[in-house]
Amino acid sequence: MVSKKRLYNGGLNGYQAPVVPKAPRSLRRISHKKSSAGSDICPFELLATVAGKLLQESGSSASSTSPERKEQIIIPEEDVKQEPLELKINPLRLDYLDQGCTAESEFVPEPSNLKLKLEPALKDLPHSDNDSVLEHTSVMTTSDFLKEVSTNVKLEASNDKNGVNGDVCDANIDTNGTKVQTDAVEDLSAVKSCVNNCVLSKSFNTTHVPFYSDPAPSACFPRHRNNVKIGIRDDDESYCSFNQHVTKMRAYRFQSRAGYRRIRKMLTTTKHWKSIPKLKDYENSNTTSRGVKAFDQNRKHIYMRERCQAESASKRRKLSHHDSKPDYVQETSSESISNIPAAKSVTSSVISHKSSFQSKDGHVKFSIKSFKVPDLYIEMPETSTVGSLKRTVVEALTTILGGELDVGVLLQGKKIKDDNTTLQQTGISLNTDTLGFILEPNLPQVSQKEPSLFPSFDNHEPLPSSPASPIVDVGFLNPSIDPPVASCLDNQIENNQESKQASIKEMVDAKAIVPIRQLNPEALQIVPMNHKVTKKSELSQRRTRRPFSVSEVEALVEAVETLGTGRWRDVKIRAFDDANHRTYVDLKDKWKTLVHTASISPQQRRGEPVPQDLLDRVLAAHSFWSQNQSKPHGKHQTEPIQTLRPVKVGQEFEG
DNA sequence: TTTAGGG
DNA sequence: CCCTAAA
Repeated sequence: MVSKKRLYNGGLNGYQAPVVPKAPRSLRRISHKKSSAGSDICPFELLATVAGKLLQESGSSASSTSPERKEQIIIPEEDVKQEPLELKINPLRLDYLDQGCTAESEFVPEPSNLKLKLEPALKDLPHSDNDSVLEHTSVMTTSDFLKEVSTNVKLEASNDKNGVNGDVCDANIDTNGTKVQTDAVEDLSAVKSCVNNCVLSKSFNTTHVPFYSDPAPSACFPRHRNNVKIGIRDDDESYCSFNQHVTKMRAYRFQSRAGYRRIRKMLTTTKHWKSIPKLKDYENSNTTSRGVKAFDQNRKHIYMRERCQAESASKRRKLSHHDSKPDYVQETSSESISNIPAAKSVTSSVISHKSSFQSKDGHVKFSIKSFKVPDLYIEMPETSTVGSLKRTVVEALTTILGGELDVGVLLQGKKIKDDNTTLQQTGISLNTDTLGFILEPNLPQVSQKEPSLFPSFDNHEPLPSSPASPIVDVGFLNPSIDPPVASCLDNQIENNQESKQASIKEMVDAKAIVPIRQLNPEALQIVPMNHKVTKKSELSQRRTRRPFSVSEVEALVEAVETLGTGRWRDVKIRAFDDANHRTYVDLKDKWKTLVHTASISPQQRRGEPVPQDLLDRVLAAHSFWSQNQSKPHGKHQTEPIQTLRPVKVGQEFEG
């Protein structure tokens, strides 16, 4: 019996010490603290930016273009490994494909990485090189991702706006074992990204996503049957726990031809993406950029604005022209990322870009293949729900994004500091291949790496839209699409999740992206940190809320009647010895709330109603023990109890 | 580790 | 529920 102490202890830990670091014990808490987060953060912004762009593009394309649809899909790959308790997400990448995409060799999913994740769930996956289409692939859509981000961050790039209605997708996130579904249908049809942690599975309505790698740009797609292609990449990272990779792909559809899908991958690892031309169309008019390689048609031109310092983070590629239809791309899409101070800005910028997009002359086109996010470590309690995991991730991203990021522009490995220099002057227009972006934290907060812990949440919030709240499965569930199930997380699930850590690493894509940290001193400086964030994230994890049931209340009341109000440990042992999630502190707190509840009018009470008789007993016991120190008694003082019960409030216990 | 309270 | 000062 007694043995339990430990149990609870664990739960309780928090008290005294900040002890966090270690860990094992405190289940609740997350131990990691990392100070460094800062650098890592940046990547997220990139994502946001990219996503924003994609959205725009998609939207724009849709609108602008013709009927054809284009979809972009991003598929991230991830490697997830689970550790029993912790998950780490390593680098997060986003890869972004431009429309056209060409796939790069990389693209091919690697079994090793992917499989880990995918296999269980998906069998189908990849392979389809052939063409396949995967209908269900686990993917996260960027859009969703964005949504979340936007939500938190307030990025405006609303996905929806994109206009593209595209397909509806369901995104599932699988995390180690867990799968979450969100059904989101987003307009974004175009973009989807995945998060590592999770594997996202997404199904497109119509679209299939095949994995494939594209060989040559021109060749573009091996197949395009489907409208959409998805590229998945793994980078293999052997990241510990988890890696996340995100690849974005876009798919296009072409009218008749199949859509061409292009995929681009980003290599994280690799070098730069060169421009690959794809083309779908693209007519682009745009034109040319100056010197940039020949991307012709590509759609994107990026514009970089000089506005601020930063510019977009990622690179872009150029697309080649592939076909002529470009739609999808639309130049607009090009991402210009101009600055991206914050996600917000990014978004906005993106938007703006559209309009400006066209500026024709001298635009340098380039695409950003992917960017990686620095490692983020997240610890979550096992009891956390998937939803909480998601939120945590979002929160982390938000946090990151929240701060402003500066984008550093690297050309041939050198950072270009002068924001006023024109692309032409810098030579960027001519050397897009060596163009790289660095995200620099401008925020406080993060430390370089890992930094933060995120709290887990208990509940998911169901999305209104989706019938079910995101579902989480432990284990991979089908990656395929799942209808939204409304399942909630069970404790079990929560447990599983519990301590996950997600670390997102930034990957350096190619050369292009450089870890932020290095670069910015400022960021670091600034970073001093927001304690808030840091702390919060770290500590935080708030246990999942578990309202006391009537039976628990009854047991508590009974125990208190017997033991009094000053012996919570005994109460715990006596009545909740087997409820590991109820600590003596919890019982004490519950008693406190019961006393309060009993003192207020029924109308004011919330939650599951507690029978009045129990409340009466609460008041009686409270009154009784207030007068009689429970302690003195020593062992059993059941007497009072009996007295109390029958009696009303506190009348006569004694007498 | 527990208790006791404030947040 | 969390966090902590005290014990």
